[in-house]
Amino acid sequence: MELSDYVGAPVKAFGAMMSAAKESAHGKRDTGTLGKLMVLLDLVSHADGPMRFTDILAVADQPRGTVHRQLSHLVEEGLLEIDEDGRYLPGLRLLDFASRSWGRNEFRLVAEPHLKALQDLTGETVHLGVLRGTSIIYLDKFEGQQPVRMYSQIGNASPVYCTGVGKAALSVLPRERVEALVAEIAFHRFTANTHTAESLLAEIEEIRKQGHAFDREEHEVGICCIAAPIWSENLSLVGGVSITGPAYRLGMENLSEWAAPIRETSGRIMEAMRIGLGPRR
Amino acid sequence: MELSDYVGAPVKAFGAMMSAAKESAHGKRDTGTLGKLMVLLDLVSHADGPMRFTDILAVADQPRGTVHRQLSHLVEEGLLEIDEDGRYLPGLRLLDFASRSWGRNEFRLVAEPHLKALQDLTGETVHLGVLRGTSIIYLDKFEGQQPVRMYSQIGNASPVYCTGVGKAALSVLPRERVEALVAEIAFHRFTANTHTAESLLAEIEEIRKQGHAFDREEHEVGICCIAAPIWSENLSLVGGVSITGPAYRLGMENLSEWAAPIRETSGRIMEAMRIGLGPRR
DNA sequence: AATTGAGTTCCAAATAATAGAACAGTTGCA
DNA sequence: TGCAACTGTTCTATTATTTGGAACTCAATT
Repeated sequence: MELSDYVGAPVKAFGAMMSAAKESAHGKRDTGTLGKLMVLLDLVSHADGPMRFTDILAVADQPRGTVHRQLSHLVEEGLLEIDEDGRYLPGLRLLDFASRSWGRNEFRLVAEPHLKALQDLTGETVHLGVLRGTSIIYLDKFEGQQPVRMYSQIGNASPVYCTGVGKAALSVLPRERVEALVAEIAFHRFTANTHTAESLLAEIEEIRKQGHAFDREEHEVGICCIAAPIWSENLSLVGGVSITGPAYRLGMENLSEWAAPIRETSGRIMEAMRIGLGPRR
Repeated sequence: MELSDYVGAPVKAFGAMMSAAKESAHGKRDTGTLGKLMVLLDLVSHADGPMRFTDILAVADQPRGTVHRQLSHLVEEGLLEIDEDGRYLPGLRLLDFASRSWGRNEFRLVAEPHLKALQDLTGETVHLGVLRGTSIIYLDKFEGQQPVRMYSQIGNASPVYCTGVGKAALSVLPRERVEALVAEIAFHRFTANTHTAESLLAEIEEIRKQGHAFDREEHEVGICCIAAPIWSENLSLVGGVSITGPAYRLGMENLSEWAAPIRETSGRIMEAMRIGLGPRR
């Protein structure tokens, strides 16, 4: 299990995250000092506000002096920052790293025109996401109206089990790999419709047959989506594209109408990948 | 000197960066193991393409075994990724960290409506940037046309000496602090108009009197801008807002017309900060 | 078959991180 | 005011990780 698998889990679930990480059957990550620092960076950047030293210390499960030095190093490198009240925040240097990661991501570049086309066709919000560990990371987003907020969502990591893209992505993986991933997940009930391990595995089977997945307000109340998977031949890249919208307008019936277009889009993106990325260079 | 000061320097200048870091009169950063790992992360994410192990090894100035383990750790944590050809790329986990850093940045949130208003008024592209070390990190961007590319630019770190926002920001710092910063910069000649240490210091004096700064194609040929500084009382936050455009349309004469509006905007943002961020909470 | 190049693994020695306590500065409260 | 609790910082012997260098594997070339 990798730490990144936790990315996007709600702050509330920290205890569970931490203990699960320790008890993981896959054994502890062996990233030495870096791993310990990343736990702190994760903690602070996923909190929903600035954290005081004591708050961090309380969940860090390490001696005071140690936590203090670790935080100092992170701050000195610009990965964290301290506000006027001495509280810790994610640092802006992270933005620079990320903009470069995003700017030259080939998958995103290849998919871009097809996402735009799908947005034009449907008028609804279109997302592109990729599977990383047990999370979906959103790589791009095209909205109908004026740019309500650029950046919003993009980069966010969401749990695989309660997003359309996530479930679509799982559906193209071999069954044993899905089961291995599901075993790593700490399920958290976001809404009344959020999956459990069992119901998720059952739905994956359905999606395998259908070729597309739905999100029936499983992550956020009032938000639905339909998604289709995207995968490379050797499964080194697994992700998906989705059409998202408010439940009052995009109910299941309406969403189903987009099944054909969204699957065409995912097909075109996969075709473009085979050309663009090539089998070998 | 902090490593983040180098963010945004061109890849070509690596040798200079590395040696300058070592020889820095301010002494070495003391971030232990983390610092060494960040050098590699910086290296890979600022390269203009995927890097092979050997390429990294060549510039890393460390033994093979060491570099190999360091890269492995970074990959295992998701900060770097390896493509099918075994080359190293910035990892997508960085996106998640960044989106959270960006999403709750107070400065950006406070400035947003005023940037939008300036964009509406001028029809030109508006940027918001903040000073970090000897770089300007762009926090937000509003474009005239349809969202040509969201995310683009946002997060990018550019050298302080060849951007309008950078020079505007420097102009509000006390003279000795400017000189200290300038002493740390490894100047790189991007265009024929790019500043040297001397010409930069001279222009800062001008900007101090004027209250606004220009970029006369100093970073990129064909791109000009006018910028006004934004600063908090205790200078814990120093940045600026700019109007950017192509030189053929936005020459110096045309840019000068925006001097009043852009200074009004920066003024309004500073006012909003005093209310929003408050003197104390 | 021999050579070069790229990447990986190993282990004693060097170095950095750790744990724990002591210290200092603030705040709250009687 | 004085005392206690809280918050953050600093110090040092001990411990664990990182380091550096070499040896090793695997492919591609000659």
